[in-house]
Amino acid sequence: MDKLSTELDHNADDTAPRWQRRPEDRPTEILDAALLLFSEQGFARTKLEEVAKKAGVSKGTVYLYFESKDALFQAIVRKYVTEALLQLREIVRQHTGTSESLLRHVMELIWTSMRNEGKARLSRLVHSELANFPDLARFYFAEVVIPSREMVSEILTRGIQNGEFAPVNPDLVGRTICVTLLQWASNQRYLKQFDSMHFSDDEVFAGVSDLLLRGLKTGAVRAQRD
Amino acid sequence: MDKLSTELDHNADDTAPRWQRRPEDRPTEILDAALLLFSEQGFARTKLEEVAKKAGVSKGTVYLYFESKDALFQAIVRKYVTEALLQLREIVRQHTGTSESLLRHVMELIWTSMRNEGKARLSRLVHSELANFPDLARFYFAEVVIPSREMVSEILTRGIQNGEFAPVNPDLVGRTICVTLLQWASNQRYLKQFDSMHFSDDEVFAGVSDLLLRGLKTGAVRAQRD
DNA sequence: CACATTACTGACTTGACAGTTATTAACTGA
DNA sequence: TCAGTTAATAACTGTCAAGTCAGTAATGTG
Repeated sequence: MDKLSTELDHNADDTAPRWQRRPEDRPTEILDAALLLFSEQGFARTKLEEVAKKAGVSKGTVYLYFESKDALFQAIVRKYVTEALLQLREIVRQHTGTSESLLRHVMELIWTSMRNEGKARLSRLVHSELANFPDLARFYFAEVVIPSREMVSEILTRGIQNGEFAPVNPDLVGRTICVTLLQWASNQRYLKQFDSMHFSDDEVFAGVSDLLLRGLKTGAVRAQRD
Repeated sequence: MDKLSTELDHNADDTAPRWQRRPEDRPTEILDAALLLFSEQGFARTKLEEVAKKAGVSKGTVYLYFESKDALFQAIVRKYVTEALLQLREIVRQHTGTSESLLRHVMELIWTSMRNEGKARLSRLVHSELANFPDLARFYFAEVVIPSREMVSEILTRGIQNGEFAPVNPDLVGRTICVTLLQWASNQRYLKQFDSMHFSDDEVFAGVSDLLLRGLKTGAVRAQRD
């Protein structure tokens, strides 16, 4: 009665091990569980015992793979964030076409990648906790923020040189574009519940990207269309 | 040797009270201290004993004026945020002129008010902790986000009607404007230290407001300039 | 089947900190 | 000046969660 097995193997008494040794899989499972809980409840309010439970291990096991709660958090960011960025980089490398179409494409990629619940959560989590983890903040800037901005800056610079875009400051505008998209993405996921006014994801992206691109494009090019 | 007085009255043994009763001033002093510490260290990592010390009282006194640590945090937001918003409202009410100049004026106001260290800290703090305080989030949206957006929306709507602005979605763009400014303001104060690339406050404001206004203004008006 | 190895457990220790309370000292005013 | 009132203190309690460790069960090896 008091013996509860979680899964299907619940009456194979003889050859059923009480647990399995899977040192390869544990780290990933723990990281996934931690990301979910941290992003739902915040870092400080999440107990390691909960993380362990969700990952299907005991608390001690968590400490077998991660030095401390802080280290666990840093590992999450290192893993998932850089992963997302690499993906983006690859696609930019392959693209050919006008600066506007490339920029629009990159914006779409950022946006659609943020429709992934997990990534949106992570982005929000990181920005919330950044102030509490100076080491992490340094890493995050060096490995994520600056490379992203440079990527977008480069597109902008090319567009400015060939006259497609107005002569804005590419670094500043690059960062503005990234931040605006990320911010809206996390709003759409988390703050919806408190806001009486809902926009669909498509509406938001169309509105924001139009506003930004209209601001960027030169009068010359826009005159062509009219 | 071991008797330390904090202030000037440090050898007036006879008529020097060990403390004063100042029930009028305590709440404000405690709120100020708490805002400073919360925004420096985050809510969870700040101890009430530190807050008390910084406010020049004992921990017990804090509980004389605030029910709990959570209540203290909510009181901070209720006080400072609504205060800032009222100020903004008044100025909009008085303005006359084109929609563009009014919008630019409002953007300037948001921006300059965020150059105030305390307000920038508060803004960052609120957005970080919002997920952990559903009650507060509801309040913040009802009393701050929605009214702000409505204020800006109204300006945009007028500008669209009289042909100054392109027919964007005013609510969506209104929120985008607010969020972009706030986000940049808090970047300028807190994330500077991690970023190799610095922009001056003026540069940022000029760049961002130009980008947004260029995006808003109709081709017709811009064509006039060329 | 021994026997060594190591992944894993869960009860325990420890420290920290939110919140309480018994007590004291400052003020008030008759 | 001496009650009565209340602002303020500081030592205390209870709880909760991070981190530890001695032991146990799974697995690999000869």
